[in-house]
Order: sequence, then structure tokens, then C-alpha cells
Amino acid sequence: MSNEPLTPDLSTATREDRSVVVPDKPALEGLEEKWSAQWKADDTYKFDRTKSREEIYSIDTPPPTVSGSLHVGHVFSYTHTDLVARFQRMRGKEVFYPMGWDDNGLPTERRVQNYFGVRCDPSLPYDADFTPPEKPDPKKQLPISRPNFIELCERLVVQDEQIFESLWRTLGLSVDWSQHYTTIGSHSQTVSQRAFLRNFARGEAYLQESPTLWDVTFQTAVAQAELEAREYAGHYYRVAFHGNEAPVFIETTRPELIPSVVALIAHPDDERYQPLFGTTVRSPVFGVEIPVLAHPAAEPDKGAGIAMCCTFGDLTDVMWWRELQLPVRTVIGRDGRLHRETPEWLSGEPAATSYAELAGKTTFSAREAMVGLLRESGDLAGDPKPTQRMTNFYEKGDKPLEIVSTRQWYIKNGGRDAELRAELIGRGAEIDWVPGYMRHRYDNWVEGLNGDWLISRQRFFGIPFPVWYSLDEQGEPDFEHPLLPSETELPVDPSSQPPRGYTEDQRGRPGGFVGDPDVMDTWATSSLTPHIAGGWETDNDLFQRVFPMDLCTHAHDIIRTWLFSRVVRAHHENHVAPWSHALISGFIVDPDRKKMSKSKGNAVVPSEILDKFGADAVRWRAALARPGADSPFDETQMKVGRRLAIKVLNASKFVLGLGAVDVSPTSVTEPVDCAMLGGVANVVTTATDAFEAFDYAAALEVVERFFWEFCDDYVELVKERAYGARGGAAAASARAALAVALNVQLRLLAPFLPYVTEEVWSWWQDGSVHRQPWPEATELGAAASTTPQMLTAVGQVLTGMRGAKSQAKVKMRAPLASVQVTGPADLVDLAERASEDLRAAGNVVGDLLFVSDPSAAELQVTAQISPDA
RNA sequence: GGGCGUAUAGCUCAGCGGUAGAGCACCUGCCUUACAAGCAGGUGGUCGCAGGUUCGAUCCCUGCUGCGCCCACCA
Repeated sequence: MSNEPLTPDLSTATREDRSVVVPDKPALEGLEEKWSAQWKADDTYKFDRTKSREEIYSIDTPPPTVSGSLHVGHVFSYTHTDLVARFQRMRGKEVFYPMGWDDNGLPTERRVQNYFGVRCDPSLPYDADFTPPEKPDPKKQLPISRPNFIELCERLVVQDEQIFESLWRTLGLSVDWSQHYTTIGSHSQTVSQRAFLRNFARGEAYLQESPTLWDVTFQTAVAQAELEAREYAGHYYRVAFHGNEAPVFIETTRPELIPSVVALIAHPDDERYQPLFGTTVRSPVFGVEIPVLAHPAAEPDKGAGIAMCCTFGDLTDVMWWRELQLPVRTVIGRDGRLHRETPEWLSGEPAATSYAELAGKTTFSAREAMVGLLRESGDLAGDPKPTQRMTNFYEKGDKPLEIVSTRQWYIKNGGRDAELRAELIGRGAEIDWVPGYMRHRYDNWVEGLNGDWLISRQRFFGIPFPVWYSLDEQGEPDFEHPLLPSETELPVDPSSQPPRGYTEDQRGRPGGFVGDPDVMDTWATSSLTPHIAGGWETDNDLFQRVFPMDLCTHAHDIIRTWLFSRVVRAHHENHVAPWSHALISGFIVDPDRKKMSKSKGNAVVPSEILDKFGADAVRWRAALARPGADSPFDETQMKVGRRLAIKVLNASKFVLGLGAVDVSPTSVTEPVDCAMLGGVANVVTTATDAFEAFDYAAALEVVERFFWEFCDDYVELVKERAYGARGGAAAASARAALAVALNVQLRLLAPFLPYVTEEVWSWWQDGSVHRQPWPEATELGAAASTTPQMLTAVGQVLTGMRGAKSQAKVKMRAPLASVQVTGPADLVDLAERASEDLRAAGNVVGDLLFVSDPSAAELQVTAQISPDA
């Protein structure tokens, strides 16, 4: 053990005037208000755009749906991003960390409807004097024009965004708020429309009329990524179709679709039905001639082994319809009801009379009516069998989806193109996934796509397609040759602006034009967040400095939507993966391991736990949740984080209250002080490696563990010496070691506990701790090369002495008459070097003996309590 | 049915070839001049089950079971 002076290599020093101001009663209360305001005033997290790409660390953060509600899961996931952002910033990177708000789309529309008690009726004219009802009547929503409706949307999202920003600031996210964007904002509109025009020009976006998954409540098409399979109760009905000989029985759960049946289909190898292939049967009740066909997708052991193909009951029907070139016989309309007018193929009798029983009914009522008709005609065999089956729903809807033939915009995503699919899987392989197994989710999703990405929605509050259609002399739109703006004209609203070469009075007239009435789905915009935030084509200097980005972070539920859609966009537009790393968070689940959701009433409101435990405590808990792992919510754990934050205050108060603060390792001479600094150096190395691998939880664990050991063993051990019990040089060594260790540990804790570390930093240092360099092991100088295990050996002796007092049930300050430490020679030797400190810490008034015992495996301490105790 | 993950103390989780770890909870003490929102000490586990590899398995391999998530499943 060398007593040579240590090399001073601390990259930070106390402030010039050496003043230290420690509050008498440090507390967590008020730190969030104080420091979030200070950070805002100082632009602490401002991005310096003059830095080069190599110096920059850019992050793509999910824009939260401002019309939704945030729960603890969001708070944890956003904290994970912030941990990495703060680490990288301290590592010397210039961190590009913008925040966006997802405010366009259906959630905002719904919220506006409920909040103001209105609904959008696009047929109404704009009312400039409109004011929303003071007391909204939830039963009777007031119809208003589309421009009026959009005004209310824009008004409400501004309010919501202020609340969200305030929450994120309280949580301590080190976002540069000057970089913020909204998905309905003019800039996002320009980016979305520009990207769309380019997709269209390259043939990646196209308009097509085809069967589409349709939500009858919201009356809009939905995309595959928005589907949610749910259990749905129904019955199997065994129904007879009539051939020339015996009847053919099929089983169906949707008898109301019998009027739209176009074929019966069985497997080509199915001997039961082979004789029927090529013949026709007559549908029950309606008597429509139906061909019996063979197709390998029919499953002989499912139902009756022969299926009724309708246009359209499900996606299998769509496939059969396409591959077998069947006619379209649509009976369900966009409102989810059966057509009111009688379809032409049912115009004869008795079909027409029977259909009249169904016309205008919802699918549910039509099913009941149809079952009645089947019973009357005797075509229903046996009793319906109850069944539970999985059915596709729109994730925000509550009625099963229908399939309706409509004209929609699509972007190619590999769902219909194996080559593109392989390219996109290749992009996924370019990304470093944390944890690695999340890549499987991406691959599984891409491989399971069954069609291109449907981006158009028949809604109002969204980014319009920059598209018009010319009308021919009959007033029919020419969908084959859309009219497009130039990029310099963007953003455009085709519902209020005419296309180039037309005037507004030609709108809707033969020989004139119509605007595309649809809006883009919100994912079509948020798929461009790297482009929106990065200034693509509006600030290309910025874009080349931040794109492709270093990191995207979010929970695993939106890999199939947000993550995948951004890969698609970046692939088409930039021929790269949009980021090099994807850090995927798990969910916060309730104590029963059920997913939290507002509707289930088990969601925890973030502002409540922030108020109750403080931001540092909540962040501490978030940091325990490793990437990808679901984590149950448990309030008692927040208390532990809060305890740590309080401990930082109190330990710092002790260290900084010892007098003039010397952060130079040169003054550290005592062996145990050097050993402690050696321990700090090891912690720095381990925590840095963990953080570099995005394992913030492991980094926290090692830092926190050492900090408690520092407080409970080292501080207790050197306290007397630091107060001056053994003279100036020995005291100076302890004080310097304490200050150096505190300085480094505050920086190690800063990403996790930004408030309390900043508070303590301000007691004795200039500037923000969050702009300090991340510690290096070399800062600890030569101490790093000493024997940190000395601290462990000394700690074991301390524990032995305390144990004796605890067993004797005397106070910790009780004097010890004698203490004997035995054990392996090396450990005994290490402990003995701190014998003076041990004597003081244990209040040993008699002998303190160190005896090596070659046969012992570990240290043993025997202590006699002094009779005076 | 396909994919992925997971199974360690009452709870939350580390560990991952050499005879089990932390925090919380619980129990017992202690107002020690940084901290009673504290401190000290302690109880507590055949590491899901069954095989295999190995001198040795909580850790590696195989199978099974439970739990969770994603996908598919409207005949």
C-alpha cells in the first residue's frame, strides 16, 4: 500500500470562492418546482446544432396521444429514454432529444365530441360565430361544420399539451422543448404530404378500390396494425342448401350473410363433396343459384367441411373471391346495416319478400330475422350451438369489423411483395434491439402481413391527402389521374383550396374537380417523426446532423405500428433504417399482472405518485424495470427510491458540513481512504459499461449498492477522524476522500435522481450537474490501483462489532472492552491497517487484537461489551 | 395452432458451471452530534417438474408444466 500522493485528475472542481452552503434541514419538497424552472430558464438541455453528426446523439421519442391519458407505464418508458439521454449527454454527446405531441386523429375527435358535446357534419357550412354549448349534453351532440369542428380540436389540444408538458417537466425529462412538434401542425402537414407525394411518384403509394376492414361505428377503414382480436359470443347454425339430390349442410355463425353468398367451397380432396364440384345448389330462403367449388384453403375438419363464401364475411372470403373470380354481392353497408333497397340478385320472388324482412337492420337484428326465416322454411337443422370465437375489432371500437369494398390509399409495406418484405426484414436486422429478442416481434409482424398499409381514413381531424380528382362531363371523378400540388405549395387542404388550373367555383361541377375527402391516419404522420423532428427538406443542415438517429424508445406494444411504419418510410425515402438502436420498454402491470388500462380502472395516475413520492423516487423505480420486462406496480417500492434521495441529501450534508471542501485526491493518504476511492473507481467502470449496453438497471444497482455501503460503513468508520480526532493530515485525508467520492457519486446518480443531485451540486459547485462529464475511473488517480477489498474487510469487522452490541441489546455507542479479529492473514492484515478508525467507530476502550489464522476462510470477530455499558 | 419471454426467499428482482444474493415485508434492539422518512442485528429458499452432459448444474442441453405477451383463428 503506497502512501504516495494521488494524482489530481478531477475534471470538476469546487467553485472559485470555495463557499459551501448547506441547508439546515435539506428536504425533497419543492425540488421539482425549483429545478425544473431553473433548467427552463438556463436552457440546460438545449441542443447545440453546430455539433457534427459524430458528436450528436439523436433520439426519436414517441409523441404521446395528448387526448388520451398517461399512466405510470408511459412515465416509466419515457424515464428510460431520459436515463439514456442524460448518460449520453454527460458522456460528452450533444443530445438531440425533441418531444412531439400526437394530437391528430380519432382520439382527439372523440375527446372534442365529449368535451364540447358536438359532432362533425361535413355537409354543414362554416359558422364563424359558433360557440360551443356551455353545458354539453352527452345524449344530443350538436352537429357542426367540419371547419368548426377542427377549430375546436385545435383549441382543445393546446390545453392538453400544456398539461402534458408540465408533467414531463416535473418528471425531469431532459428534453429540448424548443424542438417540439405536433402531428397536426403545419410543419407535420408539409412533411406528411411531401412524403406522400414522393411515395406516390415512386409508385409506393397507390389508390385502390377493394374489400377493406371497416369499423361501422366510426365509419372508417382501419389498417391491419389497428386490429385487435377479441372473444365474441355467437352460435353455429347448421343450414341446408338445396342441390338436385340431397341437401348440402353448411355451418355458419353469420346467417345474415346468406343473401350475399356467392359459392360453397370445399377442399379438392374431400370425397364427400367431390361429386358436387361444378354443380350448383340453391340458397335457403332466397333460392339463389350458387356454384359448389373446390379450393385448397377449405378445411375438411372445420364445421361441416364445406364453407359458405360471402362477399364479405371474413378475409378467407376475400381470398376466395379474388382467386376464384367470384361476383360481389354486398349486403352490408358502411353503417353496418343491411342495404335498404333490395339487391338485384334477390329481386325475384320469394327472395325479395324475404329480403324485406332484413333490409335496414343491423347485422345483429338481421341475424335474428334470418334465423326466423330459416326456421319457417325448415332449412335450419337442429339447435344453434353456442360458441366463443375470436373476431377482429378495431382497437378503439366495440363492434366487430365488417369487410366493405371501398376506395382507399395504400403504402406498400411488403404485405403483397415478398421482395420488399425481405428488404424490410433486412432493415430490422440493421437495428440493434434492446433486448435482442424484441427483434422477433418485428420479424413476426412483417412476415405475417397480409396486405399493404391502408393509410386513408374517412374522418375529419387529420392531415388531408394533397390530392384532387378532375370530374368528367358526367361529373364522375377520374381516380386514375389524380391532380397533385407541387412540393412548394404544401401544405394544402383540397377541401378548401382548388388544384392548380382550376377555380373554387368548379368544385363538384362536371368538368371541374373534387378534393379527396379523406385524411391520413395518424400513424401515417407519426411514421415520419424522424423527418418531422429532424427538419427533413425544410432544414437539411439539421437533418444530416441527426438522421439516421441513434435511438428510438417505446414500449413493445407499438413495434408493429410506430416502429415498423417508420422503418417503411425511411426505407422508401432514405434507403436506411431510421435509427441504429431500438430500446424497448415493458409494461407496468397491476399487482395481478394485468395490463393497466383506463377502462379497467386499474391505471395509476402519474401526477398522484409524483406528488406523493417525488420525481426522483418515481424515476428510481422506473430504472429498476429492465428493458423489455413487464413490471408490476407497487407503491412500497417508490418509498425505497424516496429513501435513497433523502439519503443523498443527508450524506451530502454531512460531507459538506465538515468544513472547507477539498476535492483533490492528492490529500488522500490513509489506506482505507484510498481503498474506498478504489471502490469508487470500480463502480465507475462497471456502471459505465452497463450504461453503454443500455442496462441502466444494472448501472443503478451497482451505484446504489456502493452508495449505501459508503454511507453505512465508510462514513461511520472515518467520522471521528474526519472531525479531527487524529489530527490534521488524517482528517484532511478523510475529508478529501469523502468529497471526491461524493462528487463522483453525485454524477453517477444524476441520470436517475436529477433533482436531488442537482440540489446537492448547487451547494458547492457551479453549473448544472447534468452538464458535467460522466466520471472516469482515472479521475480517482492512483487510488484506483489500491485494494478496494480492504473496505470489505473493514466492513466485516464493523459488522462484527455491531453484531455483538445488537445481540447484547446495548446502544451502538456502548464501549467494547476488547475485540479480537481472526481470519486469513491477508484479510486480517487489511483490516488492521484501519485499526485506529475501527477503534473509534466501535468505541473500543480495551484491546483490539488482529490474529491471523491460516485455517480460517473468513474474518471472525469476537467482542466483549464493557461492563460500563 | 405458431412465435417470444418467463419460472430463484411472503413480494419485487439480481446471479448464471464450483455447495444460494439484494431490497421490501417480518422479528429483535438502538433517539449514535448527516439522516427515527433513521441506524444496527436477525429469521426466511431441496433456485417449476423430469431426464441428459459434467468430477460437479439454479446456471448448459432435451422434454414437460405453469404464467405472460404477440400473431393466427368469424366454415
